[in-house]
Amino acid sequence: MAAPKFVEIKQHLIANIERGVWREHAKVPSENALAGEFGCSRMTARRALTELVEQGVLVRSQGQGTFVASLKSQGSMLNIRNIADEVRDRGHDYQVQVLEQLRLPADASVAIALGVAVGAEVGQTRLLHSEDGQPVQLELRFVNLALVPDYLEQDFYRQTPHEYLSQVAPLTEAHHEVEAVVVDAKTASLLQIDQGEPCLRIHRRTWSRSGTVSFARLTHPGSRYRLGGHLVMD
Amino acid sequence: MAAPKFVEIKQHLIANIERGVWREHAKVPSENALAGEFGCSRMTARRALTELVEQGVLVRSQGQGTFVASLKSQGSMLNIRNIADEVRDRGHDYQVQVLEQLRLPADASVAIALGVAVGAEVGQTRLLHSEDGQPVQLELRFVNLALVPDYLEQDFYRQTPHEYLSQVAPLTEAHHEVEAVVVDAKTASLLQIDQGEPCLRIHRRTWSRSGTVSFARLTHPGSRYRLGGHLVMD
DNA sequence: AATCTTTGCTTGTATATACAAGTTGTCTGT
DNA sequence: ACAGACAACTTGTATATACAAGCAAAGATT
Repeated sequence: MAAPKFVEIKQHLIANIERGVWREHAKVPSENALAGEFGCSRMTARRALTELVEQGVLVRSQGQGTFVASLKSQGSMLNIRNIADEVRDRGHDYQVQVLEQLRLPADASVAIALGVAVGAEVGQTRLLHSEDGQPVQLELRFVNLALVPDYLEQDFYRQTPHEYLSQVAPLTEAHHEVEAVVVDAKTASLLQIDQGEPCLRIHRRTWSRSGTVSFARLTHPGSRYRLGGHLVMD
Repeated sequence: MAAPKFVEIKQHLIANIERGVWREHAKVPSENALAGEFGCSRMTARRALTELVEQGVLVRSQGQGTFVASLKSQGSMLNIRNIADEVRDRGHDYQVQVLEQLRLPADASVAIALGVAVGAEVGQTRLLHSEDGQPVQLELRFVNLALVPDYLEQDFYRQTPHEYLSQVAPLTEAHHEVEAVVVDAKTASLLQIDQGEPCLRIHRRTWSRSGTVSFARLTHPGSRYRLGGHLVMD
């Protein structure tokens, strides 16, 4: 099934930027020009541009035009990385415990997060990821089984949910939020921390072409984990 | 001059959420209902809702409706944003207290962070940023006075350090790390939180063409602030 | 040569309309 | 009581059109 027209336009623009057709501060075609080129309305072209402005890829000014912004994302915080790869890239040993792997009907909050109906069956997995024997992440994840019907059949001792999902429903989009929390006693025990110890909690929603695939809640002990990112303007 | 209609609608919705008319996960009026209520087109109402979704205030699902997301403040991880602009974009009032603004020789950790010699003079500023009267960020910043000699002459009640630095030493690069911490009693008091409450701490180093300009340590109450980001892959 | 006006382009805001797709509730038939 | 169909509601995508506001270039005037 074809992507919406505004998504095609976005992808075209991003491709041109990444290929170096337009460099930093270059002017991109106007709304009218893109409408002509793609055979669509100016409002549809405008939506593509507007979303790229929201994402920091473009900047625009009334009367002047639309230009390539200079900021590029780099670094692990800014990309969706596989926790196993992160740990191994640090030269450490990665271990995982699969705590839970089951099918259940979505409650209201899961349904909203995944964009499915309340009661729709979703896959729920809970994994404890460790680095050199010490827990660094408790991963609670809900997956849309309509899009990934074999999710629960996987052996997550052999590959992480992220690895599997990257194969069967490659990411096109992710949204995440990071907050500082104090966790409940059970979570503290799993992570092998004192209960008052602060944790980083990352809520991450990911999409593939077919829709919202996964909603994950990742909890990291504050003492053992930090997120990093490096932005370069070129 | 009146604000655009879509902005009025946004402000109305935000006001209702803040007043507690709608709590977390409450359903908000549909596009059609808002169009009727505000005497505008569905597309105008839709724009207001869409922007609030982009800002993380609302979440929506086709066929189900639009719901209130978490009420916590959000910062962007993908862009280096000015805290004053973040607060104002949420439709809130921004306040600042300048707690400290002085010149001092760099100790070892500051020297390393800024890439200057130990003992080199740096500018140190400490500001408390608030949103609608509530502290959301304690900013401790060290600035390389060799690159920004007039930094300490600025009035940071009138413009934030970020605004000033953007003018005189535009960013070319930034590195930041996010962690969850428990702060000391003094910081807890400044942020108006209990001492055991977790905080997000962002360490941010920024460069301009001439070198390392600034090192900032930003502390946010976990209960009032979260970072968000949206990535698109192709 | 300088200045002003006009024109053409751009983005910004807005409305009306249409159809697609998803969800939920109601009604009917078994 | 249950299942299926249908209606009504929702959000999602799209087009056409119109006017506002900002900017820059070209042309006219001094």
